[in-house]
Amino acid sequence: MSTDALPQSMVALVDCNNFYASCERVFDPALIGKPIGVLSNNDGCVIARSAELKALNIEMATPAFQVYPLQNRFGIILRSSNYALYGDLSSRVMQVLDSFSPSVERYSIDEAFLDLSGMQDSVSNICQQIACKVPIYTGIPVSVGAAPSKTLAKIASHLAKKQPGRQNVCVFEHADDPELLIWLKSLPIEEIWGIGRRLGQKLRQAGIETALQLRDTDHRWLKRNFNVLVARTALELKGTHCIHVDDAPEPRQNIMCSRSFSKTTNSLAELKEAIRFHCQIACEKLRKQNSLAQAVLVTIRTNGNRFGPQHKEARAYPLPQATDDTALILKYAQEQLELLHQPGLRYQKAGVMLLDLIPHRPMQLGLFQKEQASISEQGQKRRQLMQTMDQLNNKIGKQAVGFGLARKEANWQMKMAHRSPRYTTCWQEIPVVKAK
DNA sequence: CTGGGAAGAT
DNA sequence: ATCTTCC
Repeated sequence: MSTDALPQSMVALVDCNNFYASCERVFDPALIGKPIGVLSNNDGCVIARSAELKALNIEMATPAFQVYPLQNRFGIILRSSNYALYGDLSSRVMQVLDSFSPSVERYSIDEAFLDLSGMQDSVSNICQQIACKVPIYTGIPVSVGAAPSKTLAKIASHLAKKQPGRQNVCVFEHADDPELLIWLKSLPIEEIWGIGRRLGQKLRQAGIETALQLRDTDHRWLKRNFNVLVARTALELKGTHCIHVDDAPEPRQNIMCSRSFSKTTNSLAELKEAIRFHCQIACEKLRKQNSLAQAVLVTIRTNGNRFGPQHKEARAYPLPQATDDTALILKYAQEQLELLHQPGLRYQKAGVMLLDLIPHRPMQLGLFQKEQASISEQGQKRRQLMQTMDQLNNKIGKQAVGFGLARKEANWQMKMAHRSPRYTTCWQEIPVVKAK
């Protein structure tokens, strides 16, 4: 290689606008133009807002009970989280994005990074196409930001959304684009991707208050006085593509399922019911990503916001062998729960975590490998049972079959007073069209 | 009356 | 293990 410059890297971030609120509108157009808020699990607080709700100065994470009294006056519509719907619409959006680049990283339910390096078409063109096509195909409006690095693409997408004239697209072909520099100069340090509240404070103490300042701070100094991540972020701001688009992420290293009770409980039976539920969901996820767990951890905790005796503890238990068998994992989880549980305390939350996950490589048994076959005969049967359960649950609906009964009204079930229909994933709830 | 899940650094 | 960050 000579001194030729490396091919310019180019990353796009596609971000769904007010994703959950937009999802609610797709099958209920009456919501268009109205202030919509989507609530967290248990209908606790607002976690997504339509533009109209933002305009009413309802902040993110506002407790639901503070919004209820305003609903009538401002015509605010609140919805419980409908993850079945959001997940499905998310994969539709991702599918459309797949047609724009061979390398698409599903970064979160509503965001994706696209590697646009070395594309034939101009980056601006591609980004405009994305911003135009995704809403047509899915009903979800998106913003698209593109730049030489992920961190800059994040900033670009922010501008795409924020600045009205841009029509949801913002492209910086070069990291030294004068317009970008002006923006970096006014961008507060803690609004940069990867710099949270804590680091922001520390950086400010060191006199670094804007994105531009961070970008121009010595790399080694940052590494020494902060950490590699901050140093890397500074490089990214310079346009060096350090955080690559990862379109084939490794399987999860651990899987956690936990939830708060709608009311605290001191009943061991109720805790067991919750653990059983979480265990089954966790094991489903485990099998879905084709892994085996080597340890299971059970955690319970009382409500730390209340007075009274507190208890917050987790117990990990190493499984005798790596497994994805719900029945087995469940058995050990229940044992751990009994060891943890202190009668008389009121618990607020319970959870299960599967740890030390390793890939499961199903052995191809030869036709005459009798010995091996007999050893794993029980295992094979269990495996089939699990597979059948997963298939049924996939087909009919979450937890259609499982271990023990899942009571709809159970205390640990989510409060979901305002959930919209699962239009796309549940036969009973598909939209009905009336034609004259 | 204020969420759940995961990764990675230290 | 704990802390921090992200969405």
